Amino acid sequence: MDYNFKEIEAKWQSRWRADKTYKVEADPARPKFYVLDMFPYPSGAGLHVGHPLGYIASDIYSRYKRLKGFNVLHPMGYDAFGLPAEQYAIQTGQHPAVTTEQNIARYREQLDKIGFSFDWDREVRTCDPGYYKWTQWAFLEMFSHWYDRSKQQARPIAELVAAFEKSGTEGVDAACTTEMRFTAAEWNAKSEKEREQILQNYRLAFRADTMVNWCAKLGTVLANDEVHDGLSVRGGYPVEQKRMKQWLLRVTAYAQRMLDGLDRLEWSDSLKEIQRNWIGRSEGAQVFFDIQNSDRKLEIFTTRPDTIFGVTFMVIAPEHEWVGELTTPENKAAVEEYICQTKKRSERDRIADTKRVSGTFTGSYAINPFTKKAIPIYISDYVLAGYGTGAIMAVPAHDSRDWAFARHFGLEIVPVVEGGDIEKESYDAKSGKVINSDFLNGMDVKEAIDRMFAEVERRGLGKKLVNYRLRDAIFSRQRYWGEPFPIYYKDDVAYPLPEDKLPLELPPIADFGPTEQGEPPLARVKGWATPEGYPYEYSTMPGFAGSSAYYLRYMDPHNDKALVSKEADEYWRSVDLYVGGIEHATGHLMYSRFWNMFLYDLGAVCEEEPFRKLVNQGMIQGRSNFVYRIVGTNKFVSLGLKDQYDTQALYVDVNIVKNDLLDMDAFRAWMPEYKDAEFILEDGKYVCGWAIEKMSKSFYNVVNPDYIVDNYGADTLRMYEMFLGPLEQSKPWDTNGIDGVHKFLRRFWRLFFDRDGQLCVTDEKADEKELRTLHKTIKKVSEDIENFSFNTSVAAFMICLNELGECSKREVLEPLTVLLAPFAPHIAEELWAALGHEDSVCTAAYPVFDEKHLVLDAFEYPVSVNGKLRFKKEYATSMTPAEIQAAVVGEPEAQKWLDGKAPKKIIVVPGKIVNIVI
RNA sequence: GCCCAGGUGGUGAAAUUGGUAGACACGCUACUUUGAGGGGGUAGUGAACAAUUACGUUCGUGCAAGUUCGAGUCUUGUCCUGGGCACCA
Repeated sequence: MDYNFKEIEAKWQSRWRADKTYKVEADPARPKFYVLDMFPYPSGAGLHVGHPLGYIASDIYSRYKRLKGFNVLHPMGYDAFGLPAEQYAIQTGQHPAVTTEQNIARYREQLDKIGFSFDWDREVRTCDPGYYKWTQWAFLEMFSHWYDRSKQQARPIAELVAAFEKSGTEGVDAACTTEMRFTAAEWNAKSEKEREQILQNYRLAFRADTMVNWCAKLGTVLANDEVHDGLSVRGGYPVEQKRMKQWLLRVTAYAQRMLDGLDRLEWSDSLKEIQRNWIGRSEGAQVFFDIQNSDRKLEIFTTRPDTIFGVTFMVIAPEHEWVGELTTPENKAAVEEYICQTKKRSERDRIADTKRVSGTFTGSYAINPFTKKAIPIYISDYVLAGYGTGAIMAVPAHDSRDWAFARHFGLEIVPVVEGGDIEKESYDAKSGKVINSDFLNGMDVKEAIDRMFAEVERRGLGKKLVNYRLRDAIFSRQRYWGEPFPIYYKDDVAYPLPEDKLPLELPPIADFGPTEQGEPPLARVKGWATPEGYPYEYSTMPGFAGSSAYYLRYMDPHNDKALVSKEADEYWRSVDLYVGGIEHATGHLMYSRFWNMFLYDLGAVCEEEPFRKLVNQGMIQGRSNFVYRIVGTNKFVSLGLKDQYDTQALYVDVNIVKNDLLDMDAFRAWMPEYKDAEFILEDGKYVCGWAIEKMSKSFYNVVNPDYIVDNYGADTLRMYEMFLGPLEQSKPWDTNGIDGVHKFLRRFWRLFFDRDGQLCVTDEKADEKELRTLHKTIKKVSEDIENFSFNTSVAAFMICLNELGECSKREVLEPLTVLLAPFAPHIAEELWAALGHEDSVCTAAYPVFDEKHLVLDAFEYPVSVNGKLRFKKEYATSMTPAEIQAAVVGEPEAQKWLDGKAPKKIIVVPGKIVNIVI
């Protein structure tokens, strides 16, 4: 009986399902461990070999933790709402609910074949009403809360209303869209509609008229993380800036907490760095500049207050709200013309030619508060409306953009820091001695900055301030396939649906396009309104809404009273290990942290951070193969000979190429046009060229895991994906090499069964060498799993087998089978049963990881002379360094080098090396 | 421009964190076994020079310096590759 992986894998997979082997329940008597994968978006293309990489790693870790006695929560589900399903629906007319259902079925089939230990009883789908009820619930909670900056906590909106009624904005330190100031009397005099408009300035989920990313092609607005280089991440369509009334989440309120929280997380440095950059904290000063002939003061933000003496002009964004007011009649035409031009330029153009200098003078002047000189105010699109105050003080001597602007418009350039040559370029470095700056003269830049902070505050010109690059998340999408907002409108005022009306279910629809008036698809639905006839919101929520708290729902997936019960939350707490791609760094991983912090403020969850440890698996790229056709013929030349002919490289399906050698019969059968192909061979073989590219159908380099499972088995696939290289690293898939892993499993099998298929395991005592190999392997493999170094643990298994040779002793094979189970669970189950066990090896209480490791009694020391290896000698591990020193000098090999002289020094590193210095 | 990660054989990669560089695997070469195979086994495989006396010598982890008895690992500079941010004031 040979290793029949097909039969074995089918058998154990069905048994696991029937026995619910991986079902898990909260059990306060046992320690918990929560291992989570980023749940997939079920696309129509199905899984390729790269998708399961992270799932395999987390599955090995889960199984390992289970064997160590932990109660492991390891769930899986689907991120099922979103754009691609809807785009597909528009093209084909099929309802996204139908295609999503089909795709999920296919995903499940593919996942099941790989033998994961998911508890499928806990599956969640973001498009299930029972699930998105809690997405809507969380939104309503955000709607009815504001952020108290002094308490650093979300608070009920009723508290804020009470404060306004009592004393207006006095004493209120709230996160808001724009700073407001009013008295209790003013508040109390306002109408309900006016009050609601003010409250929108404070709610954590709010509706505002702001600049948004509008993607015409997708027909919807997008959040900042969904836009890259002026193009939509999904689809790559142009995105423009547009002022629209949209729903937003006030994630900026949590900027500082999200930044601080990073220090406590076990995430990779690069991931933390991406989030830090995205939050973009910068410390600086807010300064008010007087405007000539006006009571107004122009507010700016600067990180270089030390350069104020060098401010020779000011610039405001074209969208700045005072543009009209600051523009003098004689400049009105030019300014309007400029604003008009700016509007025409797309976001992408604006990014593309950042070197182009443009702008125009408003006609107004501000007063430099330190030099008291009048300085002109310009408008230019190099100043962004969305960052800081949308206005800057320009220091042409020490900022390259200001310098270019000043040169272009012939403005004065006054150096205030020594160093550099301002005739050629600005001197931007934050170091040097301050000059031309009155009381700052002679100071170092850093010193001058601190002095200026104090001076600005003392003179009442402004104060020290922290600014963030992070923006509030645009939360509405003008699309159909998403969660409906539990919001209705009365006189254009948004009202929340009462909680007992949730979920507000997505109505069926036949036409997924926008209406003729450009309204979202839900506007087509007759009666999309409350029973009283008040219309519901037509937009739906974005993709990240449903994925922001799914990890909580897995803890208690069937609860219809709460997102998660207190007991379940307090037992499972948060995710101990999260495995997924780094592409979610500025999206999902930001939103989840925000969402979780908000729920934490509410008291709905007991941990502030959702993902304690996070591992980013690398991307699996494709490895494309090429054949070389002689131009104008149907003859194909092998790689080594192609330069002798005029050839054209053509993609060939990687599945008919093995070790870069083409299966010529398969090639002729592959496509009709190659039916009569002729080959010019090297040594009787056709060698293909190759390249590393994205895995994609158009490159014919997609490898389907089903194909690998059919030909080699799931256990081989699992181990080979791990063997491919370090988990975090991106690497190309290369089926060459899979034989090595497959061969290992067959060899292991053969230690249990002889040629006739008879079990040949003996009860003979293992010798010391065998035990040493076994214990070394157990130690190495468990350490490697803890460190997520799965490639080296697979290698450790192979080394173990090489060392064991023909050893078929139960004493050795039994623990090895358990050790192998996390990696290759199917074969391990089969062998475990063959050894006479009735329980499942996946849940076996076999103390393999508690084995005492044999202590080596002697160590072979490499002995080097002056750092160069000269000979090797064995010394007992019990010897002290001094004893080894004495012994090594006495060795004849050492005497040969010493030549009768005494050594200068002997360095002994116990268990490692001896070095004689002459 | 700023920030982060990484450069090791023909290939994927190891290296106990300063201690025998290239484990393990693929590929390749030779031999062997089988009626045959994507079969089993054995040996060799970083480079150069040696090799009937030698199981040997030298070089070698992108490049250039430095610290050290000893550097893939630490320090400085530099060059590439990948990623993030970017008229962010």
